[in-house]
Amino acid sequence: MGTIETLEIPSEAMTDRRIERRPLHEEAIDQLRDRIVQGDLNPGARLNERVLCEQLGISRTPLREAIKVLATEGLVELLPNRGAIVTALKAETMADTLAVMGSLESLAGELACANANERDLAEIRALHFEMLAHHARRALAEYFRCNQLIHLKIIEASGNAVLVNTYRQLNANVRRARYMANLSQERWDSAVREHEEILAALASRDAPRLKRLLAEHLAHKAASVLAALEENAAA
Amino acid sequence: MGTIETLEIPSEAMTDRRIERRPLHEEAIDQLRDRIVQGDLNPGARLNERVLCEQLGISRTPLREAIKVLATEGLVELLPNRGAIVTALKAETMADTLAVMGSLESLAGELACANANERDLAEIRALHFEMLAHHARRALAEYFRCNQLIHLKIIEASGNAVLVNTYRQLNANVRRARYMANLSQERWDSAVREHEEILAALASRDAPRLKRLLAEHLAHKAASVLAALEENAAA
DNA sequence: TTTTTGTATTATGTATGCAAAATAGGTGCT
DNA sequence: AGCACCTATTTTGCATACATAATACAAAAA
Repeated sequence: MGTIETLEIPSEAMTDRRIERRPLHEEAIDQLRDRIVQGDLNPGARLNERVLCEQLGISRTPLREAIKVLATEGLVELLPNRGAIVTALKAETMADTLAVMGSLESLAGELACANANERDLAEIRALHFEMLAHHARRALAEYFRCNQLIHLKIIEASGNAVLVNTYRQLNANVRRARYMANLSQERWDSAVREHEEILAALASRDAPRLKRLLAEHLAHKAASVLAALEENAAA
Repeated sequence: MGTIETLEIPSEAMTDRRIERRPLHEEAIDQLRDRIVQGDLNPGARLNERVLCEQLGISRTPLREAIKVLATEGLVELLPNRGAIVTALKAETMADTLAVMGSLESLAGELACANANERDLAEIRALHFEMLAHHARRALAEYFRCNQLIHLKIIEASGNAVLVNTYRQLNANVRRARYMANLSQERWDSAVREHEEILAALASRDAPRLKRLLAEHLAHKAASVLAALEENAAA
């Protein structure tokens, strides 16, 4: 019977068809992270275990594991014996985060100029054109999505996996602010122009120029995010 | 009665006397992290839940929460349905980590020159002298401890909390390698000299010089750590 | 009315129980 | 001996149960 099965399902197919249930705590992490980043769960909101268990259809054990992980990511805050709340979006923390990300982008730019292959460049270029399309249509959400992917792709092109992870984690906290930032038309247009230049610098492997452009681009983004945050805090 | 209590126990004293039990999962995180960093748990070692529960005197629930957190910190790797193992110390990952830390130290140096107050400087200076004492006595373990504290203090002097957290997390993975690195006498001596210069640059708020010195210092450290790692991998 | 205090309720922290997957060990076969 | 196959044991993943701390609320006192 074993041989028959082997004949029917070759081992290569087996590995392909291998069903891997994702652990429930990982699923919970992703779902909750998304809900926090997208502002579905607002800063200060309590994470009631009973309610979240019902919503996610899981028990408290994997949910609590997920909450602990999100706490180390800085997305939620643990209050001993009082559960967890979504961390506040403080301007100071945001500024600190953006400063660190700037440093990481600078390193990534340098490494990407040295290590990016043609495939990476082609993909970034493709995403850039996609982004231009969304910009032309004034499709903000899709534009943001592409924008994020481009930045992440540049980081990935560095070839430094630790850099990618670190950036990703910090970025989650910044993305939370974007839903309240209302991009002015001028800022949007100049952001797109900046991306053109960034792409050109990367394509020509001009590391110093790329570093400068990324730093400037981030500085503009920081200004916009922080302004939105202040404005939101006032209201 | 309220007034009497207020007279007897001023609110400031209240906050001081407040008892707070530490959650078991946090205790477990710290204990396990220490054991991994100190090489008590070697790369590849399995984390058997039953055994660890007995050793830590806790049940599986907080232990599993701790393991999930350590996984996001990159200290352990989760194998679905097969538990967790201590992550391997790969030279590539170590190099990547050190590159990112270099970038962070550079930023920290810049910020520290701008933001460090006299208290910070005094503390760093004190730690430096402590370190010199350990160096004079050839007390390697104590030297390393001071050394770590100095670097952390410089990062903290940046005033950027996110930077501190990020650095701390990455540093845990590097510290794992130090127990196998056998510092040569010359390298040790020059490391101390480098620290002298670093301290001087910070005291004189010479940001460009501090950045350069930190970068060079880290490069030397990276070379030493990576060499030890290769050597260890061969054996 | 306001504050206080005791109690009921709820939520969290931790331990334990149960089912499924993985591993170990043994048996028969080539 | 080496290998497939089956079974027993262990281990993990998840759910649930229990204990304790926090909160809500109502009654009593100031």
